[in-house]
Amino acid sequence: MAVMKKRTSARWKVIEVEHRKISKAVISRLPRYYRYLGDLLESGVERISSNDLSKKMQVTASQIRQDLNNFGGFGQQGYGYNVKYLYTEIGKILGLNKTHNFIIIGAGNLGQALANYASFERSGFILKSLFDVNPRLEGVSIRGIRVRMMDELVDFLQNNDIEIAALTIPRSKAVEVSDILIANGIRAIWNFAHTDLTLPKDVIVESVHLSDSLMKLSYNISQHEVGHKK
Amino acid sequence: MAVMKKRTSARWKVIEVEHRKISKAVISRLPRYYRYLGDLLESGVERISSNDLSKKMQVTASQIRQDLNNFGGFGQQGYGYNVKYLYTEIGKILGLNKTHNFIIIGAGNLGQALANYASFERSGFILKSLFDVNPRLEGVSIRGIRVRMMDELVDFLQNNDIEIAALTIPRSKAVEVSDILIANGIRAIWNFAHTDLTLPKDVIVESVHLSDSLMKLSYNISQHEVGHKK
DNA sequence: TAGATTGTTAATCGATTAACAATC
DNA sequence: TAGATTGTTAATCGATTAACAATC
Repeated sequence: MAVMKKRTSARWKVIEVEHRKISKAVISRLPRYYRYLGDLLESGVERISSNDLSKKMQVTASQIRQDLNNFGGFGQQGYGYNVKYLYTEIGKILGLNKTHNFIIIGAGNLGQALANYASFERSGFILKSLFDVNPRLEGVSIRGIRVRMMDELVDFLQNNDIEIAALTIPRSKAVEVSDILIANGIRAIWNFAHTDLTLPKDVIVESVHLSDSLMKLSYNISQHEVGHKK
Repeated sequence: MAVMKKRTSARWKVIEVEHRKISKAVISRLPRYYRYLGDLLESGVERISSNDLSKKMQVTASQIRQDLNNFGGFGQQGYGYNVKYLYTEIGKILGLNKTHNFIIIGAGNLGQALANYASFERSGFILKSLFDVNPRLEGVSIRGIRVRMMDELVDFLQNNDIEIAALTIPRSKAVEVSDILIANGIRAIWNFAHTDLTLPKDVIVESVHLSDSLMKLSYNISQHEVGHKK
């Protein structure tokens, strides 16, 4: 009964809170919470306090409680958080309780690498097709999913319910292709092209700039050298 | 003459400033500045004001000036910034004026995709070898670079000057392998494994968590739906 | 009930933006 | 010189941490 009461009140809070804008900083921490909770769940841990979790994750307990309370009261005073419940709730917040159909544009090395990541499927991301301009890839399949030619793209989009497109193509083609995608109903782009996409504000873009990441690594190496010379 | 004076004073500032801790937020914006300046350079633009750059990049001019002044005065009152000079200087800050030898651990799809990114080479990142446990990959070459077996790793590290290791292996092996890498002189890890690595503080870790990125995308889709229902 | 731990308010810290004097 | 634009200080905004009353 205590748990039901808790859940009900949590749900109420979520509804009340929906208008408030959650900061990007908070959102970017959610997948990490989700990962740690998944690990705890797997090791059979039933409940955890913000304090214990904070030690594992190397963040403050305060931050954990503040972050979670953006979405509702998932814990219980004197008890902590039920791992399974919190895991499920964060999953819902992240939209992992629904399936999302996606396609990959660019079936080169990176596109194929993403296509082979079967673990995305476990989170509800279903790959429906890959597309490429290279005729050599025509008819090739990855995990049973066909690579199609780019001239089939528009037709495919119009006949399938695809939400997300991963863009693993050279930057020179990125703008042109993303325009086609959006004109044909794609609502979110996972952008691996080395460029910024400025798209209508109702289209979601999440970019992974690998070279930016490598440059940050490089910066830190240089800084470290400077530190040592002192 | 004016430029020389400027450069001298900039250098002096950089030296003076080296102790100050630059925030992660600033560092993560540097590769983006570098990218935009590279584009400007290519299109033959010689100088740019913080204001014009701010419009292109959709950030405030104030932020640009603040960010750059963490590292020294690269601009000139009444003139703006010399594109080529600023590009070069940011390159230096990011450590791109030096070469960095690296290896890839895990020659699966993602490892091979990274190996094929020839553009890393242009920024000074030189791939020296890939490693894998899969005997099928023994002797395979990517862009002329050999895949070696994991049992050759220690020997290879001891006989080559390798700074960075990209980790494109399953999370279950990540901790074990990173321990070996660090014991044999690797100073920086570009981590694609779906786990956090807690390593000695003199080892640099830069993680790319693809599934975290996809979850953020998913969150934003859900939010967008909520918004529409209103 | 007493102890534990949350949810939440208040305090602090840091990052961003605004403003403007310095100066090219 | 006058106009433009930086470098930098001050003001604002937002995010993190601390503290503690509420409550399980």
